[in-house]
Amino acid sequence: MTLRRIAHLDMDAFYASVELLRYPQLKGLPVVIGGGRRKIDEDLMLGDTSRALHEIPVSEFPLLRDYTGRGVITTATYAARQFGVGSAMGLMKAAKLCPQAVLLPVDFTQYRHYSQRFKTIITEIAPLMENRGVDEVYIDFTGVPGGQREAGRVLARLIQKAIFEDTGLTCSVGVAPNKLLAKMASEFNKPNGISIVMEEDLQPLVWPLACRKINGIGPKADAKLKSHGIETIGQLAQRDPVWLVQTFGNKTGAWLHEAAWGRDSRAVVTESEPVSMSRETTFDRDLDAVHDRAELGAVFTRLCEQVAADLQRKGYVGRTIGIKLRYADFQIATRDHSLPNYTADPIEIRRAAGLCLKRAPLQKRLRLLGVRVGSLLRAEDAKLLPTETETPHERNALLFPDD
DNA sequence: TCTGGGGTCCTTTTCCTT
DNA sequence: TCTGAAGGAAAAGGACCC
Repeated sequence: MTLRRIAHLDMDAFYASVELLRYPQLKGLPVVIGGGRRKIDEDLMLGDTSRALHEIPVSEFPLLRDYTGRGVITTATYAARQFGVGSAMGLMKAAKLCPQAVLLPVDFTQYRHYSQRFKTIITEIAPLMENRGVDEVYIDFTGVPGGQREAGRVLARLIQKAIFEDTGLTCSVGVAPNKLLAKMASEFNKPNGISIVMEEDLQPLVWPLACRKINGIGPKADAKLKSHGIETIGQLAQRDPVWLVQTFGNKTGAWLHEAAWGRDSRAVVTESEPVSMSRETTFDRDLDAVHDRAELGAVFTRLCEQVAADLQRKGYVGRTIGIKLRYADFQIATRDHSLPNYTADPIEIRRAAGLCLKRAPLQKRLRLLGVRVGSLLRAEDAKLLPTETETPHERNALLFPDD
């Protein structure tokens, strides 16, 4: 009999580990990744391009204490965390806690490169893989030769070994009957661990955990659960599903009940189409719609150009153009506008986004501006669509010129 | 001294049509 | 022309995730 065996693989401290591969001299030191968009290698190699990255002396790296400006920590090494700094903390606050920490900028090009590498290795071993961002995947072990041995442990070990040999990076794997439990399991034994969860492990292993450990229960849902005296997954499982539906709504209520009982039938999805693409930016200082009009306009146009370039490079067009504003008080407003036709043209996007901006309140100072294009379609599929001005007859004439 | 950027999905509200 | 119900699409907002 073959059991459904789903793995969740999570790279250990991915960004920091990639940086340490490039700069091994920083091993053991407090390092914080985040903040500005400077090109660090060039800064560091100024005046001496002959030396390798690993030869740059530690004393030449930029320090947190020298940083000024906005930004948050994306991730921090264990050595830095001991000072109380961690993800999502403002850099200015972190600089007070650990001024001597090395500050590296986020380098997505590098992370994507390593991401590609470890994912390629996985699919060579187990082809049914679902992407969950740069550093996480689900893998369906069910039909893979050897995927059932020791309930998946043997295959998990093989994948870990292959990834480490190729990249020098470690990861943690959880194997369980479904995605929900596999995701939880991958956290049980970090770093570089494997944990196996079987159906019968639900009560002893999962029920004592906080509800927050369920992927999909965030701070808001957790607070609401707590307000009803529900702290653990086990307590959630004991609640009447009818009460859950009444309290949390149809969909969420039913889902909470299923999740608490470890049930999840979602398949591992190997490919998916993007739904939207966007670009947004936080200003160095809050801008005023009237006073800083020129600056705002320039940023706005640039965001439209960037999102248009993203669409074109990836071969998509979209017809719902939207903007996002974050005010100085952190309130968010969005506006969008659907066009009659699909586009990836920066001018058209800019025009539609401009209409959206006109409908948004602009009294308060702005902290962030974003531009989004949704209702996406592959560019080649869009060519087959009728345009506004085409009659069905004209359309047929275009598609079937011989008729 | 606050709090990034790029996404997905869901719910509620609003608007339009019948 | 008004009123109301019903339903769908689009818009707006929010929660969540990496």
